[in-house]
Amino acid sequence: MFNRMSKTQKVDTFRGASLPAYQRIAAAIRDKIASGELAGGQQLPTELELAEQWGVARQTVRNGIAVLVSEGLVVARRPLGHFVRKREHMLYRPQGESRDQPASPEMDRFCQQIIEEGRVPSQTIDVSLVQAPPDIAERLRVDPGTVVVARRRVRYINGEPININDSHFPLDIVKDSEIMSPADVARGTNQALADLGYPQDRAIDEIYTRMPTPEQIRRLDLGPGTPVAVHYVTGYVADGTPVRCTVNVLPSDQHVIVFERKFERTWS
Amino acid sequence: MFNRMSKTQKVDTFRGASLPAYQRIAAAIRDKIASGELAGGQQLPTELELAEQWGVARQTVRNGIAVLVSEGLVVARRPLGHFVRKREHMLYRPQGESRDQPASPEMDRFCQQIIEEGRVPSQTIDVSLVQAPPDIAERLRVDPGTVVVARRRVRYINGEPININDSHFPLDIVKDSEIMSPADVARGTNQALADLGYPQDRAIDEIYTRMPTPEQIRRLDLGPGTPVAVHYVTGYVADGTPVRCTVNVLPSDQHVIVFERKFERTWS
DNA sequence: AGGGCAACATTGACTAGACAATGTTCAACC
DNA sequence: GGTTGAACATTGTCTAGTCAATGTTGCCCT
Repeated sequence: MFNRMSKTQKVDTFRGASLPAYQRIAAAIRDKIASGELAGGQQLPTELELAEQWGVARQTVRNGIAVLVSEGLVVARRPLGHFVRKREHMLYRPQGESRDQPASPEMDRFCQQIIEEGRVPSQTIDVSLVQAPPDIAERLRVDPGTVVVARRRVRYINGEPININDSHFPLDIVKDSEIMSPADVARGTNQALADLGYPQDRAIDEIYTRMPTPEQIRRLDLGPGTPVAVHYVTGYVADGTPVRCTVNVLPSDQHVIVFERKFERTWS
Repeated sequence: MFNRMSKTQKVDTFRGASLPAYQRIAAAIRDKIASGELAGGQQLPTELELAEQWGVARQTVRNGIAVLVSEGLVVARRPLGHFVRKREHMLYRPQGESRDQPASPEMDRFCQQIIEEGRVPSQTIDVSLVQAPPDIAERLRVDPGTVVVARRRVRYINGEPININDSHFPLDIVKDSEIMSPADVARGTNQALADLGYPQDRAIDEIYTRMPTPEQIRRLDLGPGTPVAVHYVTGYVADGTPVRCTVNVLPSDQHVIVFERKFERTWS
């Protein structure tokens, strides 16, 4: 077989700044997605078509598509082809969880813009005694390995897992309480904690974002190219003792994390 | 060349649940990283060594390593090999930016654990009039394309870009003010806004996480497998008019986003 | 009409090899 | 001693092909 260019692959068509072919292919498709020429849900040309169009091997096209997949722009649906991913955001509001805080008109506006209808929420709860992993131990200020109560929830919307919510409590303060029961606590675990004599006075929120572990991919049924946000909430009673450490794991492309802040009298 | 197995590639050694080879390779290395057997900064075996160890083609090893790279666990340093990435977190505290808020002892503790010494911060500022992009326009409640003031900052630590911080203001309220000058505003732009008669009363924080656009990769000099957190802050004056919309882009693996919340009298 | 089965198109996994790109290292030279 | 440059090891890019896996589609038979 003879090719017109004897082996050089950089030169073959030197438009652009001579990026590798697979990156040029990725960029071209990315641009079409950004410009709307390829809309969400629409199908890409097949690998073979693209290979022919660009005059490269199928593997090179695959490399290009792999870039887009890892960026979360494209998904493969096996025997059909590749499709532009459509993304829509879901609201995650740490401050508003099951309780009505002041919520200004601006906050209401945001929520209304995002919340949609026809959602069927459900959850699974599982309570167990576990040895505190290092991250939890550090935040609850106990030695790693100390036994704590873990209340693990996976929340679903329309049957799809939407977030992981694992709360941890020091064993001695929740022992024999309602919190130990693997059922929904109607008034909220925070209220339950307060009733036990540990009203939370303040909390610290930490948000990390990273690519998920395989375990998280499994529990949340994530596609490739989906980063997760890991949100720790550590709750303290008035004297500064931590009484709760919750880990939320949110698939990033399905959530917006929303906080509201009031500037009491710090400036103006 | 004869192989003992005539073409079947699934069976060749059927330990585990018969995942594809490249995934088994990735998992094996990932485990070694998680267990600490391969510590941060340490070098992986070369592709050829791994190919021989596992009895597969080099390309298959490459696919496995690509998984780890896209997870942000491993980086390539070209003629040397692949190395386990070392990650350290940097503090990002929306509430504490250049102003001392109450900051409880717990918050101090967190900051001390994370902040390190010997850091040389610097920044570039650039102020321009731009047509509001859709996301900004929506939050400032103006029509897209309306001219607004954009105050763009890139912050560096030890010369490395650490975050993008773009603040947007309605043109009419900051016109001819200090905010229009591309220099650091010592007392903070929020104080400057207040002095102009627009004291902010509250703000809404939205946090999205996603894989970065190529433009963000360029501006922040990101490696592969690094998601970014996009943090919008919209500030409102008492009557509910938005007067500021700031977009922060943070490379995720370099930041923790930390909030502190007080539970005024909502529960207990 | 419906259920099941076979053909099919497409992506997924893998091989064996070639050549390019690129910092590192070290020896030779000034 | 310092600089230059060549050899080198390693990853990066690409080809051309094979076979596997997997939903979809539509035909065929009941």
